[in-house]
Amino acid sequence: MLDDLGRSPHFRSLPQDLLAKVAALARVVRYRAGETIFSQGEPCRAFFLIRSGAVRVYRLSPDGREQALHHLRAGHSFAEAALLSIGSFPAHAVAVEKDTELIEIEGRGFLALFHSEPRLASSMVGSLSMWLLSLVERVEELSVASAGARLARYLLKLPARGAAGPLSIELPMAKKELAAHLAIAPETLSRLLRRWQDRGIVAVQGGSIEVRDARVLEALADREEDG
Amino acid sequence: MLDDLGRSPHFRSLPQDLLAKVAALARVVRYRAGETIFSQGEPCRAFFLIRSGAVRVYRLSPDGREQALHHLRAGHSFAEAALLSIGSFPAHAVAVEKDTELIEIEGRGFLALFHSEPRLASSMVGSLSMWLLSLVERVEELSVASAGARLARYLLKLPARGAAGPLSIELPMAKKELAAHLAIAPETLSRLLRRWQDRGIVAVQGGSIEVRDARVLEALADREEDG
DNA sequence: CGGTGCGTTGACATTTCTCAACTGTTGTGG
DNA sequence: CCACAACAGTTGAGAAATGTCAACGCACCG
Repeated sequence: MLDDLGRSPHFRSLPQDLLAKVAALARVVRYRAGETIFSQGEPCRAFFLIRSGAVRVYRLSPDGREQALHHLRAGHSFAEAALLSIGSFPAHAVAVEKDTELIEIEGRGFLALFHSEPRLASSMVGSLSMWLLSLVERVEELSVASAGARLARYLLKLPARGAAGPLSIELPMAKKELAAHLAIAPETLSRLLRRWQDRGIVAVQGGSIEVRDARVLEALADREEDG
Repeated sequence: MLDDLGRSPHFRSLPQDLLAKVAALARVVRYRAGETIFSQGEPCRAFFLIRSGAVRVYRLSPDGREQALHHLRAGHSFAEAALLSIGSFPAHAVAVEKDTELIEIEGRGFLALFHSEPRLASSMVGSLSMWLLSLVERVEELSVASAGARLARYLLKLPARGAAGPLSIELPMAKKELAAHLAIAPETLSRLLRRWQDRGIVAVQGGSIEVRDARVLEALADREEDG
């Protein structure tokens, strides 16, 4: 577990002795697919680091609709900002894959350690700032980019196999969830992929997407109008 | 200037000696309305605290359109996350009011101080986290809420005079800028206010808005459909 | 004054959502 | 091993929200 913690961006630069103190507050908890990790409004009993599996963080709007905020995988952490500021969870979190293993770092103890060990803060500021910038990016994206542009940007950010010609991409989540992440209706996602496939820009095979013309895709990502 | 710094959420909990070290890196710079503070992509020479006036932070999308990210007023700070992570400005910033006074905290020196003084990090983590949560809020808003709901939420968050009956609100920026902030077209903003005025929910007089029926406005803020 | 730019209004185009139906897959219990 | 339920995904038709374009009044500033 020390290894897992040491690999997290938050703790990467932490000296061993301090890392051990953090580890003393941590335990591994395993979740089943669909199982709730925490609910919006609850006091922040811990923050979390994903060891394996995947987690969806979402909010419920007053009229009951669900908005995906993050889709996180192994190596990511979440709820640290909530713990360090307001002290209660501002969203819901559920495991989306079976055998999702989380490292839970106990909140109260961590806060105490955090206040007595300023080095802990220094090590976390960089990664928190980074996350902040990525959110700024996302705000911009949601504001100006059309559904098509958001999808194109998303696909281009995904790790791809095949350097030269067609790139091979695996969607890291179900299309329905991807649609939620991009803030579009599942039907719209389906139609976009269909249209692009008809134009020979991509080839879709379930969750596998082959990018046949990265140029055009990049153009779609850049202009606000729909593809 | 020590006072200004000490009032900032970032430095509120800082001991005097350390505050003085930060102050030694700071200088006050005055900007005229419309003057550029920094541009996207530049190395992060400093971060900023607003002493008076107002600042607009925005990005330019590849096709030249402008997306407002923040509209900040006295007491707010900006560009700290950029300095602490990527080291270059991820957006443009301009002063929007004449006599906008900024406290500029020199970047290189601050980073050095930051690394030698862990207490600095502890004092900033809380406010960074807070900001992070507000961005999460904004992502959610942009994703699920209609234009009308976003406007209603915005109005309700603004400080208002008049406790009991009709609330009196002053828009802190021009309607055109407000539209950009809400990610809607200026025409849509105009039409929404018109419609609400016709229904007796608000009374608009230039930049002054009187909320005549807060109940209805709150309902509009909660449902995703348009008012 | 005359210009510059904001705010408003109207007409129209477009994107995206909603609703509904249908298909295919997956997992479960008999 | 099959039948069935549940659900993701697709497709179509129509509706709704919002953007675009254009014209105009109006205030502010030189």
